[in-house]
Amino acid sequence: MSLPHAILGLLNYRAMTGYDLKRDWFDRSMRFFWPADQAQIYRALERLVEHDWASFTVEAGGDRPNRKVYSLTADGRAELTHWLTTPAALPTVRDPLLVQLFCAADIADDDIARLLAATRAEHQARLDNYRRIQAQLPTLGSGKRLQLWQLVLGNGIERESSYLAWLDHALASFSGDPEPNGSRPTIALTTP
Amino acid sequence: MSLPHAILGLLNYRAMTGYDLKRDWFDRSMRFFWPADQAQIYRALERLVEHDWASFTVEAGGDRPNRKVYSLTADGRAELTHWLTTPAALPTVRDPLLVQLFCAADIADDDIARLLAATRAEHQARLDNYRRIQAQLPTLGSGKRLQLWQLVLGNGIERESSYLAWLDHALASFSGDPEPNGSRPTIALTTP
DNA sequence: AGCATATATATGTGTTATCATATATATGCA
DNA sequence: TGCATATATATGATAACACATATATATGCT
Repeated sequence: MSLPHAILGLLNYRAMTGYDLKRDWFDRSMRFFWPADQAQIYRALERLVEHDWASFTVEAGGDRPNRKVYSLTADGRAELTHWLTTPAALPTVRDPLLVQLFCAADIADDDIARLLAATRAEHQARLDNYRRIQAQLPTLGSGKRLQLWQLVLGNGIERESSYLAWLDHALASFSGDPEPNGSRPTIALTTP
Repeated sequence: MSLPHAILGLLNYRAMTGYDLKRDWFDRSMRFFWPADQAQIYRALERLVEHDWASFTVEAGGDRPNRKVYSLTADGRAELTHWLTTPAALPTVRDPLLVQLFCAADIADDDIARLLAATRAEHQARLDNYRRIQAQLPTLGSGKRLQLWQLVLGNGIERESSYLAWLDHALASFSGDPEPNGSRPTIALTTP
C-alpha cells in the first residue's frame, strides 16, 4: 500500500490534482524511488476518497478541463502520520543481471564481460543523473525538507556507486586485463 | 520475462520438475535476487512448453504423485544463450523507506531515528544471512559456477553493506548523538 | 491415533503495475 | 493551416505477482 501513502504524503505538502501529482512529483522525483504512471495515480486517488483519507473539490477550469483538487481529511492526516512512523517491509530484490550471472556457467568470459560492461554504462548514467540533480537540489527546497531530500538522493548515489564498484570487481575477473589497482575502492567480496 | 528465462537457466543445469525448481533453487538461492512462488513457477513452466522452449515427460511415481520432468528443447537452449548475452533493463527502484523520508518533514527527528533504526536492524539481518551463506558456498559448488555464485552473493553483501553505511549516516543526522568519526567508511553524500 | 511434514501438481482470486486509448480544449511553432 | 504539446480526467486490457485452497499419498513424530 505504499502508493496511496506516498500520495497522502504529497497532498500533505499542498492540495493538488492528479495531474499536478504526476507532473510535479512523480515525473520529477518520486519516480526514482517509487514510480507510478498516470492511471495508477488516478486510481489511487479514488481509493483515498473511498477510505475517507482524502476529499476533493471541483474547480471549473474556464477554458481548461475541470480540476479535481484533492486534499487530506483528518483521517488521512492521522493515517499518514501512522504510516510515516511505522517500519515498512524491505524492498524485494529482483535484478535480472544477477539471474543472468547465476546461470552463465556455459557462457564465454568475453560474453559475460560484454554483458557487465553494458550494464555498467547504464548504472553510470543513472549515477551521473543523480549527481546532476544533487547539484541543483539546494535551489528546490530548504530546511528539514531539503535535508531529507538530500538524504534520499544520497541513498541513490551511494547505491549506484557501490553497484559500480561491484561491477568493476566483476569485470576485472572476466576480462583479460588484470585489475588495475589503487584506482578503485576495495570491496569485501571474498570470504573473511 | 525474467522468470521464464531464469527457469530455462536452471533447467539447463539439469532436467527437473516444478517441485524441484522450487525446493532446490527458488527456496534456497533464487529468492534472494528473483523470488517466485510455486504458482508462478508452474505457470511459467506451462508458458515454456507453449513457446516450445521446454518439454516434459511424465514419470509415474509409484507411491508418490506423478512427476512432470521438464528439460530444454533446442529452441530453449538457443533462447537461453541469447538472453544470457543480452543486457536486461535495470531493476526499478521501489523503496518504501525512501518514500517515508521524502515525506517526513513534519515528523519529529526522534521518530525518524526510530524508523531508521528499525530498518537498520532488518538490513543487518539480511547481511548476516548473506555472510552465513558465503561461508558455506564453497561446499556447494566449484569452478566457474562457484565463481559466479560468489559474485552474485557478493552483490548482495556489497548492497547491504552500503545500505547500512548510508543508514548510519542518516541516523547520525537524526539522533541526538554526534556522528562518531573514524568507525565507519566515509561516503560521499554531500555536493562535491 | 492424530498431526505435521514431504512429495507433486493445479487453479482461483485479488492486487499492482504497465500500456494503450479516449475525450476535450488551448497554445505555440513551423 | 496543421501538428505537437500542455492541461485534465477516465477506462480498458494485460502482465506480473501474491496468497489461498484443492487433491492425493506416504512417512515420521508425539
